Amino acid sequence: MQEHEIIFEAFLEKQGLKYTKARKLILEIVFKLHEHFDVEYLYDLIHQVSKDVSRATVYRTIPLMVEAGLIQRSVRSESRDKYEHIYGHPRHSHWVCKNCGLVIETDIQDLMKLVQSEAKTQNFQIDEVNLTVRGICWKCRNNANESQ
Amino acid sequence: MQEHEIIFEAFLEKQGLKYTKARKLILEIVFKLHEHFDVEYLYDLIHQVSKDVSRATVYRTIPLMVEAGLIQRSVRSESRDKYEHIYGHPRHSHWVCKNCGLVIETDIQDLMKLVQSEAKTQNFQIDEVNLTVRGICWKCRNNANESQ
DNA sequence: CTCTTATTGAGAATGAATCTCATTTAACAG
DNA sequence: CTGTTAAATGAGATTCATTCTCAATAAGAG
Repeated sequence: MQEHEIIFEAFLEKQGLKYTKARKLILEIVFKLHEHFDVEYLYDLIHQVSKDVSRATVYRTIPLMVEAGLIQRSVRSESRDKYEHIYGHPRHSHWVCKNCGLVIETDIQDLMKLVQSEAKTQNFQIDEVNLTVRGICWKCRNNANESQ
Repeated sequence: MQEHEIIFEAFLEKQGLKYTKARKLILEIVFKLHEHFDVEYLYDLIHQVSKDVSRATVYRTIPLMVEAGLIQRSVRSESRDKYEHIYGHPRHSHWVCKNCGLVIETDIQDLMKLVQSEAKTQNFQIDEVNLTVRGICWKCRNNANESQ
C-alpha cells in the first residue's frame, strides 16, 4: 500500500469514517496526477475508470484529503478551485498568467526562511504557505509586442 | 481631486471609457474603506448613500479598478472574493488564523526583492503578489495550551 | 442640439459547490 | 451467516456569487 493510502486510511479511521471503494479510487486517481486539477477534471478521469462514483462523492472526498494533509487548495483559475498535492511535494510558488492561464511553479526555499523567521516573531504556527504571483508570462508578452 | 481619482479617470480616458457618476461613487466608497471587502459589503455601503447604483454596476466597476492598479483581489474567504487597496498601500502578507479568523498583515519588502528577481529571470510581468500563510495565531495557541 | 457609443438597471442565466433524502454499504456483534 | 446501526452514496434539487442580456439612458464630441 502506498504511503498516501496509509495516511488517508489512518486519517479516516481516526475520524470514525470508512475507507470505501469510492474514496480509494478517488485517492488513487488524485495521486496519479502530477498537475493542478479541478474537480471537474478529476471527475472526468474517474468516470473513465468507473461510472459508479458521483460528482457529489468527489466533492465530498476532497475536503477529507485536505484535512488529512494530502492536498491543498491551490490557485483559483477561471472560476474553479484548483487543488494540488502537498504530501511529498516541496513548497513552491505559483506564477499565474492572466492571459493564457499558464501556471509556473518555482521553489520557495529562500522565501520560507523569511516566513519562518516572521512566524517565530509572531509566535504563529504555520500550516500552509501560499505565494501566488499574477501577471503576464514571457510568451504572452512577446506575442503582445509582435502584434503591435 | 484625490490621487486615486486622477488615476482612475486617466485610466478610463485611455480606454475610451467614461468617468460616470456611478463609477465616481463606487471609487469614493472603496477608498474610504480600510479593510478587505467583498462585493456584497461594498454594495451595501453604496446603497446606503445612493439607491441608483446597481449590483451589476458594482461588479462591472471592480475589474476596472483592478486594471487601473488601484485594488487587487486579495484573500478569498467563505465563498466570496475579497479585494483590498493596493494604490498607496505597501504590499503585505496575510496571516490568517484558521481558528479565530484573525487576519494579521505584515510588510513584505524583503519578499518583494526575491519575487522581483525571480520575475526578471522569468521575464514575467507582475500585476499582483499575494502571500498568504494559514495556521494558528499566538492567542489561539495559548488558549489551546491552557485548556490541556 | 444631434449623433454615436458607452453605460446602466433589472432581472435572467450560468455554473461551481453544497445539500437532501431515499437507498446502499460497511463494520461489527452475536 | 444474520441483524443492527451508522456512515456513505447517487441523483438531482438548491444555493449563491458572478456574469450576461437587452432595452432604456446618459455622456461627450462636433
